[in-house]
Amino acid sequence: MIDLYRSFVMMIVMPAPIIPREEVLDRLLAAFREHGYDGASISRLSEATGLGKASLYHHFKGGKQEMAEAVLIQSGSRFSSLVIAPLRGGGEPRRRLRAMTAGLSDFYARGQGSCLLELFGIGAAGERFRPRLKGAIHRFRNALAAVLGEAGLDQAEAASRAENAIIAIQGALVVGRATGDQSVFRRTLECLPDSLVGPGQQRVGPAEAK
Amino acid sequence: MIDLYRSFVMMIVMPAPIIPREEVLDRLLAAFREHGYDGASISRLSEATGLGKASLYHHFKGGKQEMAEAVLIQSGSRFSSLVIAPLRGGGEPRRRLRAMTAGLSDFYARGQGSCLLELFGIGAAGERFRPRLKGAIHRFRNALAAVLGEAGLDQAEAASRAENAIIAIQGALVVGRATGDQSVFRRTLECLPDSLVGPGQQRVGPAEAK
DNA sequence: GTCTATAAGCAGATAGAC
DNA sequence: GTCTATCTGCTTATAGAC
Repeated sequence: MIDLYRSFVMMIVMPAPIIPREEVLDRLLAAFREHGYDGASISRLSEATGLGKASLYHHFKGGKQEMAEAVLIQSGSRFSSLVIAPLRGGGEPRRRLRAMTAGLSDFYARGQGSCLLELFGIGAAGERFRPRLKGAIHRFRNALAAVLGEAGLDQAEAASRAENAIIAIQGALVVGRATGDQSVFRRTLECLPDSLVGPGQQRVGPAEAK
Repeated sequence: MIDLYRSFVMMIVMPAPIIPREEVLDRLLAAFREHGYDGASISRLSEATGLGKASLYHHFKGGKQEMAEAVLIQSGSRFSSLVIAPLRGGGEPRRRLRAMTAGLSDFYARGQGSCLLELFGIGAAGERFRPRLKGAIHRFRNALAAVLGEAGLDQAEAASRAENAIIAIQGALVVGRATGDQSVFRRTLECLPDSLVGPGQQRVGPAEAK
């Protein structure tokens, strides 16, 4: 009887928030970023989203794995619009590269958001999500190399520099997080455009066409 | 009575392996690398070392945290001898840089060993281990910058390039792990020496003296 | 679509025999 | 210094009311 009363009250005073799915995914991502995949327990994810555990399972029947997958899908499309799309847009190459770095800054919350490879590429999560992450890296690399090609670099050089840029971005996120210094990421982004289309062979390696 | 018998047999047929502490730490590190800090349960660590759970707690009274700390301390001293020491040794700067990259290749098992920042910089582990990781990065950066200074670069430029090198190394590990491509790490190491002491301003940023 | 309550099992950690 | 056995709490996941 008392249970009945409580349920009744709850339905009146808490009229089912129903926050949009996008918002739920944002909060899940935030929780994953803070605790890592393994460290983000269902309880924490429940807290982070404001949804009860059972509600989470209602939306993501596959449990935590499905939550992470949904988060990755959303992140992927956000990455596409913030980072890849500006690369594909018209205009001067260097200008497109600047648009890309601006998008990267947004996507990674100016360096505060840790790199997704770090979060979902390790341990239990790794096996499952690595193909998706690998695909994203590949798309990024190709889009970036295409711009560098338009800027006049030969194909091998463009591919090599694109790869190095991705390495620098991910490295800056990891190092910045470890040192608690956001400026590492900011500086890395600032130098990218000039470094990418600039003269000389920086970080040139025997690029393997893949 | 049957328990008594079993214990007796065990003491005879399994005469306390007593593997050296160094070996135990190596196996713990391997387990942490495979599963991440949170994902490496005591059961798994027990399996990995061949020691029973209670034995692990006998050696590391602080539990998993102390195991990780011991692993980090061992890794730190190994990093010092494999990577930092070659930088401090005499000889031509470029030669010392080559010795460093050789040491890095060893330390990271030619790219297979994931970066420790990734393993111990996230989630529950993060708060505890970040100071240690931060210190290691700092020492590495200083040792590297000193060599670049001897090679003729001014202080700001040396500091900037040293930082970029560390970023590239960590980034290559992360990207290489995500893509399952070890060659990323190898290529990055190969290019480092030339890229570090070479001409031109690559990846030059407003280096902040810290 | 949200909740409460609960199941089943694994986590980290300890007691105590030998 | 190793083990077996065990404890407590938290984990993922589900059942079922509303």
